[in-house]
Amino acid sequence: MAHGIDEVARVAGVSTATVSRALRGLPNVSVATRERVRSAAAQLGYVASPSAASLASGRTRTIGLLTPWVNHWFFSNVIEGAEQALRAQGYDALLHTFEVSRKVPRLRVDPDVLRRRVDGILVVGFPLDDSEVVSLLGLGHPMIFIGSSVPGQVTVRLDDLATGRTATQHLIDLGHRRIGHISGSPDDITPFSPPVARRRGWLAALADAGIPADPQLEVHGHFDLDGGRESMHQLFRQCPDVTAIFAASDEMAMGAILAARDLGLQVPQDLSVVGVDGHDLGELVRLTTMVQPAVEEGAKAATLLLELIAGGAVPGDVVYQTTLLDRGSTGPPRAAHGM
Amino acid sequence: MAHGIDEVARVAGVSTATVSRALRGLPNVSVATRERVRSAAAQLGYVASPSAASLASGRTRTIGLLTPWVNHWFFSNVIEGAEQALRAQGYDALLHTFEVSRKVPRLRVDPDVLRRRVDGILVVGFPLDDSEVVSLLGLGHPMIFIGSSVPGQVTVRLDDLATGRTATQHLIDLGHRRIGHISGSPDDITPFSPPVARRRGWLAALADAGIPADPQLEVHGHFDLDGGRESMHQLFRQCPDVTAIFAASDEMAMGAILAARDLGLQVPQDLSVVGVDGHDLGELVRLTTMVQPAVEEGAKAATLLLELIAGGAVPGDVVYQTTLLDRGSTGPPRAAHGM
DNA sequence: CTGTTAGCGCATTCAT
DNA sequence: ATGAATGCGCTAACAG
Repeated sequence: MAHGIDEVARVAGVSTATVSRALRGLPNVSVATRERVRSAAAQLGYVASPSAASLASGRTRTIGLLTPWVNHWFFSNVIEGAEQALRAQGYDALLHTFEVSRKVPRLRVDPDVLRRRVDGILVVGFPLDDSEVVSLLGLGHPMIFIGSSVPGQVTVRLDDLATGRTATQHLIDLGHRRIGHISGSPDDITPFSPPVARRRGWLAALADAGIPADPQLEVHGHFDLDGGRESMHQLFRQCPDVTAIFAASDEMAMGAILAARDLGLQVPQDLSVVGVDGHDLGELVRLTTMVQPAVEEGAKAATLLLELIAGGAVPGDVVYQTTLLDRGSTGPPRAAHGM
Repeated sequence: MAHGIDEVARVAGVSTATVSRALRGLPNVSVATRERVRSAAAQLGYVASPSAASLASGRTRTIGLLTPWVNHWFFSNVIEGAEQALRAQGYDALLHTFEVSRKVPRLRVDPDVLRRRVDGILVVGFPLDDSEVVSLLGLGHPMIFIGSSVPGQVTVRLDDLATGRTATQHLIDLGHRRIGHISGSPDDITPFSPPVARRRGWLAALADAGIPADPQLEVHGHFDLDGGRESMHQLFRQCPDVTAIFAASDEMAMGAILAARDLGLQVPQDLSVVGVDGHDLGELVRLTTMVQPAVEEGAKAATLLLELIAGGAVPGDVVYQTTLLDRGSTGPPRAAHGM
């Protein structure tokens, strides 16, 4: 069952070179020959050894998926989309998570683990610092960033500024003026990461509406449920008069809702909450959110990467717009009820 | 920067064989030599080509992760645990999802995509049918199943029977007698899959309590939020007197809670709900659940697989117990309030 | 403990 | 359109 290319060649009555060409769909093989080779291969259950093919060709037909986690909404959905798009083109997805613990600073990404192992790299949702990007580029492979833009690198991402602005504007339109913002930890933030842009959108919307920015209305925490919950509690302590929250992710937004519940407050009567993502489970708390197409982002990035590998021109960034999904966690502030 | 093994050999003043041995930590290399080789390799930035090493050795140091999805709670957590355990041992994780659409029957798993590409296979949470198992075994690699047992194959899984029994007993203890069950679609079910065992646990607990089983109290749907919601609606139609639900997964349980909400019913006053998983977001609806250690299951399975690959004896199945986490979605039935 | 040698199984020239 | 020959970069016997 574990036959080699020469067995196929013998059965088909051709040379190994012809088998190689026929099976890979290269031109300059007669239809008849190709068919004969195909059936011989099928009959023998022959599949080319990826190792041998890689060694000989220098290509691995494998893409490295670099991500901090797979068990978070955005990441798992992007990976889902990317893996399917890659496989549709005959590429393998090599999953590589780098530990991002909340205790210790994360380890630096070590390019060696991907050396000579992949044809390209997809970096999912995590802004690497300059030296890490440089070291990865040193591998000599095309690389695309998803969800976090890196200067000079191809990126597939959201219009985070507009996202923050729209979410905040939605709250302003409802009559809120004390609108808080929950974002990621400062140490997670590079100048080009989504949290920063979403925050700028928040500030921009406030400024446009002539609402003064209050530093006390801004809290940073971990990018998950507990982080959102803790951040919201801190925000309540700092600003008891806060009436609305724009959280940089749905999980944080849901955490904020839990914090409100901890204090016996009603959503949206006592606190309006809007998040970012379009997490399915947001429905549980009627979370209003800015929906992003995470699976499609992953698939799109994978497709672009394969085009780059195939020698295509360097594409421009792909920027997706989010859409507001009002499920009910936002409403007019209590103080504005009489308006 | 892309140096070969012979460059390292030249710089270190040894043969390529010694370089290979030294760098891989094999015995029979003097400390001094090993150190000299190491520094030469470091200086040149040398990392062995995986393709060449695989071709020469027959081993790939790669494990195939076979899973229907990555964007569901159980799967992403198992994968997270497995990938980290694999990487800690220097193994790569090749992610391979096979499309499980709710529209069309899923494609059969094609072993060819993993042929000569991996040293072992982890099948996550999906019971393959006999012929698929046979074809995968034909690849000649060790294989471990996580979350779904397959006769004759090593498995890491839950005690699903006890899980179903304990969850149901919890409801019985609260005074419920009309206890429904929401499970996966019949076509998803093989005789050894978790849904079947959880259902048997449900039936066993009912039988133990002398409560007659009513087929109308059982509904099958898709294993996700919408599936749970639809199933619960159907159950309400079939049995308006149902007071409690044991759902085979947290996502389905949360769907059931949404269905109750759709009808204006209170949880747990009008409907008690218990799920299985320990999904973090269950907190949003105070979901009571049977907690399982998904990350650990993935890591354990990965470790066992590597031991098998290293030539260890075939291990017995690893069976985890779940623990009841009462977050509030269960309580006495209305009719029993006076008890 | 270390060096020599022979492949591993293909893709790819260069012929024809 | 096809074949013959070469080598990708390393591991594994074997020899010493």
